[in-house]
Amino acid sequence: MASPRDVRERLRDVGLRATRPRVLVYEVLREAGGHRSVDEIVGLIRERGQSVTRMSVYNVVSDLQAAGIVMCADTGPGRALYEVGETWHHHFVCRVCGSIVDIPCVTGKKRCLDSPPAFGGTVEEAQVVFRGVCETCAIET
Amino acid sequence: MASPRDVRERLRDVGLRATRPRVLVYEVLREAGGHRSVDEIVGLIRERGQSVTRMSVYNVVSDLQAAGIVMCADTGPGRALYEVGETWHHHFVCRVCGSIVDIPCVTGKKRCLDSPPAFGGTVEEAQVVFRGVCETCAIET
DNA sequence: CTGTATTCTTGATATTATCAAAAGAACGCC
DNA sequence: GGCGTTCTTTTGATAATATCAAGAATACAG
Repeated sequence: MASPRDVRERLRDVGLRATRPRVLVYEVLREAGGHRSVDEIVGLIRERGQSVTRMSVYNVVSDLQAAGIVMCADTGPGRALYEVGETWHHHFVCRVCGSIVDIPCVTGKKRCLDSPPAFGGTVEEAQVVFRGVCETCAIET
Repeated sequence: MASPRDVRERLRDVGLRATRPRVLVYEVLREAGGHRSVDEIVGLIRERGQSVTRMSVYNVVSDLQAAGIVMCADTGPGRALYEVGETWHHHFVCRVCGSIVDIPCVTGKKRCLDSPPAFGGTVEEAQVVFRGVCETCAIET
């Protein structure tokens, strides 16, 4: 997939220095996929025999998010979950097991819903959270 | 508005005992309005000269939410924010000042969006988070 | 009024996130 | 390739948010 060199280039393309923690976080998010908390990211990096501090990961995800190559999944209160920002999509959250499923966006654009009528501000994106029971949990009940 | 007696009835209507902390939390949420964290609720109750522990408020909002008369606003990671659940609506969150504005739902129903195509689970509700810059912050920039 | 099941409180603890300052590394430049 | 400036990371402390367990208190039925 993406070699370390590719990742370094990608980082510089968006105006970021290609530091070791940034490369590791981005690689891990790309390759492990899914929606990951800061602690999970630290763990995944440790599994590769590398070491980064929690604080570094907080800094890194914040930078990557500001640069637009990583996004924070809007899945309600609790720990923040990050994922690589490839295509715009939404999320389904199971209220039983907490699992999260990506839901493709019909339009694929950040402002996929019409702006609310008679609203003064500027809407930059609209993210939908679908809540319910996933297939697995529905069977077990 | 709602007298303490009304609140007690409302609680029993949904199958809950009308205890002092529950009455206080529900009254405060109704009268103060807006989206309130557990700590804010504790503070608002203290301002009325009453006393409840943080833990009680955690228990109470959990019960009220399960009973369907209070809802947790889906406004992304961070502290959980609660509000009285009158009519189904969505939220706009300003990325500058963090302020939250209610956005009326066109349909007014919890399943206001079509369920995602080819999705196995059961969708019970769809909540939208609009993100952008509010009118006030847009002017100041 | 009394009994019982529910709920509240208390104190400890876990989890998640942030702050500030010093040590370290990346990149442009020569 | 080495140097220096600037941006990052690390470290250790701390804040904010949420949960657990067990005893005390209370709401409600009868």
